[in-house]
Amino acid sequence: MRLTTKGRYAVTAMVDLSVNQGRGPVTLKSISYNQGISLSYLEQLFSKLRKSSLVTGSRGPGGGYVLAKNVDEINIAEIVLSVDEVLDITECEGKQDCKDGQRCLTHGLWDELSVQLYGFLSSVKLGQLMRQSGINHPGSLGNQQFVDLPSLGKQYNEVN
Amino acid sequence: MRLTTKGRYAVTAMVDLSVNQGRGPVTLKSISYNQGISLSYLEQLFSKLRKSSLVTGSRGPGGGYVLAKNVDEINIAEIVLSVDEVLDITECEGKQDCKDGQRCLTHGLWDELSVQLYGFLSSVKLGQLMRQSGINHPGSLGNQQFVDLPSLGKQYNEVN
DNA sequence: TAATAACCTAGTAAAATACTTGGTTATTAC
DNA sequence: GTAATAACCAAGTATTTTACTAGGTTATTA
Repeated sequence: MRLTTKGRYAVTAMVDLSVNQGRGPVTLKSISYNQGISLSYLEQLFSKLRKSSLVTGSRGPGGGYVLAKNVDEINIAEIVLSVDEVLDITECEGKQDCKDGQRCLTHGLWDELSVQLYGFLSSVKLGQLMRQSGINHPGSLGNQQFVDLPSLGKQYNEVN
Repeated sequence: MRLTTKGRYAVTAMVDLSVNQGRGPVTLKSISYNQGISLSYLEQLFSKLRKSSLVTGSRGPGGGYVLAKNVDEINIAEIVLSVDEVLDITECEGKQDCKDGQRCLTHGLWDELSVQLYGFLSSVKLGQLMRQSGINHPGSLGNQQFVDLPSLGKQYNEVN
């Protein structure tokens, strides 16, 4: 289980998506503008999210992405694992037979920590994060539109 | 809160240290050999761990590192935060005044997740990880010596 | 005094991250 | 049909981080 800024980008984009999909499919262009993430990088992330069956895309005008599942059926762990590569732990099993040595001790312990971490992150649902702050999602939105301040990285072009 | 292989190296080394410090200070050379981490990389990691007051070093023959605190007073979060740089979240405050927009929404939510994650990792003590498997630490060690199988990275020279 | 081992600095190779460019395909509106 | 849209795709690059190498110095012990 790895947790870097890449996973944060993915989670951030997914929260944006879940907040805005009430108005229909959300374009990556708008997420790019809202969250300050490059469009092409988002495409790469959503390619993985799509292959993980977390989102579904529709092409053409009016197209974009929607969540493939309910916001409460998507947890943070599967978002992070979807975009992060598998962690490169060199397992002893197969190659070596370290049954009770120092090696497998710490290996197993990190795995245990990793399992616990996964358990924690999988207990947090996308819906929770979305609802945490009661603003800007369907129901409490009102007539507020997108806010135009850069945040994560560079500033990208406004969505027309 | 970031969690990469670097943090895993640090946690692994700290577990190794806590397991073996019953015999006196533990040299980085032995940790390097045991865990397959380069000596100089360990030096860099322990430089940070020392500045975070998690370990204390002693020079010369018979020297090495010991934990600066009890194994149950050191948690995983402080080990990870000690070696990982501060996470590069571009905060809105200061530069901009996004009070209730999309930006700060997701920012705050990630921060919230980060806080929860920190809470979880700080609840896991080094002593727990050490005791998880009852082998190879003072009390249950017997006459078992270091196991000589590579695990994490390359193989390094044996400790004489 | 020699061996040891922490402690320190600078540089580098490899990998991961974030982005750029330049496409194609499917869908919708006109 | 045609143009606009937006997903979808591939290849390459700049930047950053990771992990390591090399070559020291300083303090401590035998």
